[in-house]
Amino acid sequence: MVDLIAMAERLESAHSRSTLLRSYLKSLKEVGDFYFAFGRFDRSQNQPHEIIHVSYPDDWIEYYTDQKYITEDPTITKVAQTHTPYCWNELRDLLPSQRNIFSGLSTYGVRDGYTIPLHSPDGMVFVASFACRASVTRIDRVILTTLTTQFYFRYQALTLSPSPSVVLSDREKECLRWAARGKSSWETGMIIGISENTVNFHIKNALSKLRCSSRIVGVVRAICLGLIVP
Amino acid sequence: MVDLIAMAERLESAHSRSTLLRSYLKSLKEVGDFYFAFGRFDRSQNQPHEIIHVSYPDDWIEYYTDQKYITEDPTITKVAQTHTPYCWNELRDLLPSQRNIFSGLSTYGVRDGYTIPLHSPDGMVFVASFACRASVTRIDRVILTTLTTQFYFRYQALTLSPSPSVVLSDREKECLRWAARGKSSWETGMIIGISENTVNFHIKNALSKLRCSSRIVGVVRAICLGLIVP
DNA sequence: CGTAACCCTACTAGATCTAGTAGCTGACTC
DNA sequence: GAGTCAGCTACTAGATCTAGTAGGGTTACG
Repeated sequence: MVDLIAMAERLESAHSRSTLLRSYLKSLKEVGDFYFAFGRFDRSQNQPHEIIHVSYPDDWIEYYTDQKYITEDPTITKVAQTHTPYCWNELRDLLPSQRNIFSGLSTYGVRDGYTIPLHSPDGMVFVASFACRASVTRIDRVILTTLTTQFYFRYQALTLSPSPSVVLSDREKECLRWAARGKSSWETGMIIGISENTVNFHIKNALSKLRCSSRIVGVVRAICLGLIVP
Repeated sequence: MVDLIAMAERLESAHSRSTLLRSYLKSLKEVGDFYFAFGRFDRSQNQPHEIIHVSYPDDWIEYYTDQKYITEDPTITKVAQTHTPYCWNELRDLLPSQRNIFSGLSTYGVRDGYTIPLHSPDGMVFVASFACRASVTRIDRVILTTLTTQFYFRYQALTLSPSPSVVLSDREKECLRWAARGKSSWETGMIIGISENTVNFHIKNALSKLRCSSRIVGVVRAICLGLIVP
């Protein structure tokens, strides 16, 4: 029987990302025999922002990369739609190319899998997937969920810069707020008493701080970050 | 010693929100002696969307409500900025009115607290706060985090998505989704294989269904309604 | 006392969006 | 079979946004 509390405590007290990762891998090894992979994704792009660890066999990784499976893999492409952990056999409406991924994995003895998506408020998703030779049991799910959320929280805490990542000036927030309410630059200028051009300038700067070049994305991101209110 | 795995399994297998809540409350009682409160919030509004449970003394709840502390309470106002669980004594830069909340609580013997924020991709945040007569220990943190994330995932899975009052066609959602990700009409047209003009037409119709005339407002509204995902 | 960093103001040209119009298809009803 | 409705396709003209440039004001620092 694994000592879940002790494992979780070890994760909770890790003081660097490398010791955290080592503790996590060690705990997973004690829990059972899986292949696994985890990384962070940009929810709006379905592209890996950061691959943290992969334990699949080398030839499978090579094949997966060759086949460009990363653009098909339902555990990745459906990341924005998944709010809670799920077993792979619950997946529905798969394309033939997506079934190929799982049948390819079955040659390695993989019968089932479990994926845990953890959403951050800044639009990133941490995704951990575990491939399993047997069915995923309830105990597996509980233990993996506990260890993974504990890892995620600690990883976030160790990754985040202590200061807020994006700071908008008052004018920038004001202009973005009116844009989010559907006002044009000219209207916003009338409302707050500056020229349309200046409104455009502030919005442009806000967008560059938010690392995007469209008002729509900027407004969505600012709302997600709690910088403005719809 | 509490049996964390058994508790988490009980939460994981709950098949209704009421049994889930009962299991959660029962487990919390076994873990220790806290006051606690949890609910769901709209990240962009700092207002409670749904209060799920509150176990504070009645006179404190009444006082809290009278004082309109909900608009000051840092565990709520800072919800969009908090990505990970934290102890209340880690809070910095509190306003005098915010300190009053904690000094008010101390008359009930509360010395410390622990807050766990869990972000959903649709802009909601589940927040659970535990007020504690002693310092919050590492074991407390680990157990509360495990039970609360397990509760959260199960609660999410059991909460049906509300039926949308606005219905968008597939093309309309598709075009709006790409717009929300910052694509221009021309780019969207290339991606889904129709002309820029047609993309504009679909977005126009989506906007009229959403009763607005700006893409920005339309995207924000569609996200708030859960019609598309940020 | 420079100077560097930031915020605010403003302008222009070219890209993009908004609003109005119109034809085609398939599903449904009378 | 005619009529209606909803959804998809497409176009144009005028409004709006994006990206690049420019200068003044304030604050902090060595």
